[in-house]
Amino acid sequence: MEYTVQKLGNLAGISTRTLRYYDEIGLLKPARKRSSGYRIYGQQEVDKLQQILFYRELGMDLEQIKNIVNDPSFDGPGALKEHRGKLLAKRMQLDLLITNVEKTISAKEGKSVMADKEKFHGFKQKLVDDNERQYGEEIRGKYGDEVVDQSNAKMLHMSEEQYREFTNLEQRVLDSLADAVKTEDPSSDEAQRTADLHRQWLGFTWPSYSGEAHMGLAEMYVADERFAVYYDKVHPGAAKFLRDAITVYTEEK
Amino acid sequence: MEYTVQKLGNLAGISTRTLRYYDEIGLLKPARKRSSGYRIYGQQEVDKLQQILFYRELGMDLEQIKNIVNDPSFDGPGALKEHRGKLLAKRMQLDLLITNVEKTISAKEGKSVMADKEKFHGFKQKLVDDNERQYGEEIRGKYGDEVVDQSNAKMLHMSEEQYREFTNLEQRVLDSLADAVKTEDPSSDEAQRTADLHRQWLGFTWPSYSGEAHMGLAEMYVADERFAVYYDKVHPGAAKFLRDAITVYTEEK
DNA sequence: CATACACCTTGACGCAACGTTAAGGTCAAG
DNA sequence: CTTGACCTTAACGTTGCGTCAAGGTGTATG
Repeated sequence: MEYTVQKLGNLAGISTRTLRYYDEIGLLKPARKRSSGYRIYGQQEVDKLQQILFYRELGMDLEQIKNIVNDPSFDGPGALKEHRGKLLAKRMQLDLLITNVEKTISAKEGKSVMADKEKFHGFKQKLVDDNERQYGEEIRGKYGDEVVDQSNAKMLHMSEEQYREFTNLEQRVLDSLADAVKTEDPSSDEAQRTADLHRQWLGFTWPSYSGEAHMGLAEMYVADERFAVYYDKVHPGAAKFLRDAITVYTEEK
Repeated sequence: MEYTVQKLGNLAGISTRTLRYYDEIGLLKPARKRSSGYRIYGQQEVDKLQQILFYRELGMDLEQIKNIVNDPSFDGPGALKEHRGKLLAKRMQLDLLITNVEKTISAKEGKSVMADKEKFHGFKQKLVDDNERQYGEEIRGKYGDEVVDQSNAKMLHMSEEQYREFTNLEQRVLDSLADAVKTEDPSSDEAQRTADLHRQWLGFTWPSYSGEAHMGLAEMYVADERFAVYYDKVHPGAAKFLRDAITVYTEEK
């Protein structure tokens, strides 16, 4: 069976423009072209397009997809895991945004214009502080703060005591990680203890635990620079080490 | 105090390009320009920039922000709520994607190439089906299915039996909650039984129990729409009712 | 065979929010 | 007067197409 752009487009539920674009960027080239220049696609192209659309539905960008479908030796699962890490990072971002938006909404409803002033007052103060220090450099620290704020926000409904336990555990994860890194072995006792502490720490904020989710989060620590930096400040490469340790940890269960 | 682009950029932690761009699109114009063409910003502009950056951090697009900061009569809270709606929708989308990516990963790890064929076979079949029917229409039904798949996949890594117990208990919590809500009294027997079931349900995923944590989680059910929606589908206001019930439950211990 | 009409082609601009050169003026210090 | 830091406008690049525009092709019908 042979298809022109429109036929294939209808079959796959995409526009002809999309097909031409895929041709243009070398993602999916037609089997051949007629003398008139018409693109003709065959069965192989249909199959390939299915793969492309499949990965596209997973939200991967076309460049990545090109690698996967054009090169059979390419590390598809690896790319997928990396992709998952990015998605998880995005979701954290979103959660953070939503939390802040909701805080803003309730603040506004509470005090209307007054709330405005207060909020911006705090914000402005922060700007001024940043200005009075040397500009730049401490950007990383700022990121760290945001992460902390985020955690705080999520914990907003925790008791004081719980919160102390929580931060305490967080510190123990970092300390343990510092020790574990030295072993250079993600399956070492220290590393596994770290992974376990990390799991406990998760328990504070996650309504349910799954090894898969735990691993996904660990990948995010590597994929998202904010987290990578947070753990790497313990030791260069600590984020990756933690991920590897958690990988071992979850696989052994 | 007067600022040039760079000074203001440093103050606010943004690039000079961004400031020029904001000028270009009429979002933030400098107080004046010197004869040389240099942009000069004053205190008012600093204040306005703060507002802009504040809303930007909430993920709003510049067009929306322009409305809010340039027109005091504009419905800011309304825009925020609409924005929140968009963010929540995005998160659902993301959750769907993540679920699908994880399904794909575990399928790949299971059967490698074979899994590939099956998956694409199903996908291809779908394409053909869609083609043979009138294109389009049943999109809503498809969404529903995916949401269901998502829930299942989240639990995917429990043992079969565990999973059955777990979902069973989950259902009992919901059933019990439905009854309890009718009493309109969080301290009623039914409500307290619900709280207790919920506690048991927690036992599946939490390494240890504490009343404080239990209450914290209950608060989250109200604060986080994902959970609120989940419980409210039993009955409007069920999430809040559950929280109140748990509050009583933990305080009586 | 002519004509209409659906379908094909290659450009090329537009979108969001800037990053990034490029080419060239301006300002304060030495 | 000369540096060198800082400013300007202009314009392309990014991602994945949607949307014209101008013009060639295929085929069914009068």
